[in-house]
Amino acid sequence: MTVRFAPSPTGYLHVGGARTAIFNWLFARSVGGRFLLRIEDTDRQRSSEAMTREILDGLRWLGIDWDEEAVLQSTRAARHGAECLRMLDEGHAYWCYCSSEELEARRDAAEATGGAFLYDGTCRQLTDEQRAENDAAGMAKVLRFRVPQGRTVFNDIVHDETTFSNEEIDDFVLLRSDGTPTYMVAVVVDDHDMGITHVLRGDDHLSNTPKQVMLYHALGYEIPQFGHLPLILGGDKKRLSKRHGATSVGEFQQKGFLPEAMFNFLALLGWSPGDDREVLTREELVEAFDIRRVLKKSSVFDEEKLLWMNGQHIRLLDDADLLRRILRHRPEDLKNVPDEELARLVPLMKERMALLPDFFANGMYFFTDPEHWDEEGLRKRWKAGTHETLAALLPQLEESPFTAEALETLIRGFAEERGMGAGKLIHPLRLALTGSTASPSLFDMMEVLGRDTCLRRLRSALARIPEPEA
RNA sequence: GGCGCGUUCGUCUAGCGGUUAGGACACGGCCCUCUCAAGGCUGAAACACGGGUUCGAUUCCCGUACGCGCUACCA
Repeated sequence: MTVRFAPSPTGYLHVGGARTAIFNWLFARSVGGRFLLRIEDTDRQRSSEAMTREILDGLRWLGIDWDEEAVLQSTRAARHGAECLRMLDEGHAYWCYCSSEELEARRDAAEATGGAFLYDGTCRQLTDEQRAENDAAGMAKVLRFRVPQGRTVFNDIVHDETTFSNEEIDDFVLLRSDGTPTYMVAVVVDDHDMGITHVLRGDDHLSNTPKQVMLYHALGYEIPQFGHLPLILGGDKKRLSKRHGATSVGEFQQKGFLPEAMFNFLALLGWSPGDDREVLTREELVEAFDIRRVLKKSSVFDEEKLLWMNGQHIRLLDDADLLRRILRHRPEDLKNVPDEELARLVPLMKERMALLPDFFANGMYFFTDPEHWDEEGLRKRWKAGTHETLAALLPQLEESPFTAEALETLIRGFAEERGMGAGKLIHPLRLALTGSTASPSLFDMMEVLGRDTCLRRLRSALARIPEPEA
């Protein structure tokens, strides 16, 4: 069993392509088959090596590996040309001298009257003499496939048996006037030569498939199993594109998504294991994957759910691993904070992150003393006696061991002595130390911050926060 | 226009002739609680429509509507 992913390097790896790659990869890995890569770079104008590199990087980031060196389709043009000529020899193809301008005009005219234009096969009956004359006159020519009569039927893993009437299909071009092969021949010849047994690709290729099936017949190749995967759409049900926001895998990487989450999320678009599991590791996905459970229905890409799933996978990581990933998103101004110090924050922030950069964005108070204090919070939590209470607590903080446990005992005890609820102490303290009303557990945080920082911040807060009116 | 494909909560989905139509995200409530998260419980929320077939249709068949794809000397 051999499958392939065949992107064309005319753009970044987008989520639709990534999902196709994931399904192919999962299929191969779940049944012990091979997963190959082919770069369809035959459109030389729009393709670039930089894009090829981007795509490969994106796949590697997702944890998708391939079993042989990637095939560059452009290196195989001679082979494609040879197979085209074989079809010519065997009567499956013919030279066509109709000019593209003329054809285009006729197509436009047909469309204007609401009809469809199919190439009418004018050049099908050309005699050898006529062809020789045309060639002698230096006329441009393309090689066209001679579409046979009848119907073309193929079995699709996702859609089951699918039938097309050949009358709907015109004699499509095999070789362009510059002698280069078109996509249609290139895929068929390459898939055959690479030993591809299952072609899993986007739904948008379903209408191309009868043409390819005819080529398989003409070339005498064995026909692979096809499987057309549903498309991924944006929130407006239109095909996912730039205006829907991030669509390239690289953008999600930059935003701080985990490849595990991206992989998991994409695997669940158009497929599900059939039970209620949703957060799955790569291994669990390989284990659970079943190509027969792929849906026909296209699905909408919901970044909200991806975000949730990212949080789930963050919590699945062990602290050291999570730290490694966080470090890659460290902002420039925090370059000097030692890794060991960041490591102490990981357990406190882990439950509070959806994206990797949240670690820094939501925890700035770990690194810098607050300059101002949340006003709403002050109004709610900073009461008339707060200054005095905290000032009385200060000397005790100087004495106490600075562990979360000791601090909790101290602070709760202090509150009890004074006959006040612990919250009356905890909330203003949090505000004083962080400037914010939201943070991890006060005591854990104080331990990590350390005595010096806590005392300095508390003194500063007492000095600068105005005493409220009584 | 033609051809093809599709249609279960707003979204991702389970379902494969008889179910109180299940789960998840998002949203609301409650619990937990030092806040924020996380977690637990809970609420609201769906079978596009019309015909068949059948004792019985979300499920099978046919239409209609809507959506998407293809209709290139792009891939």
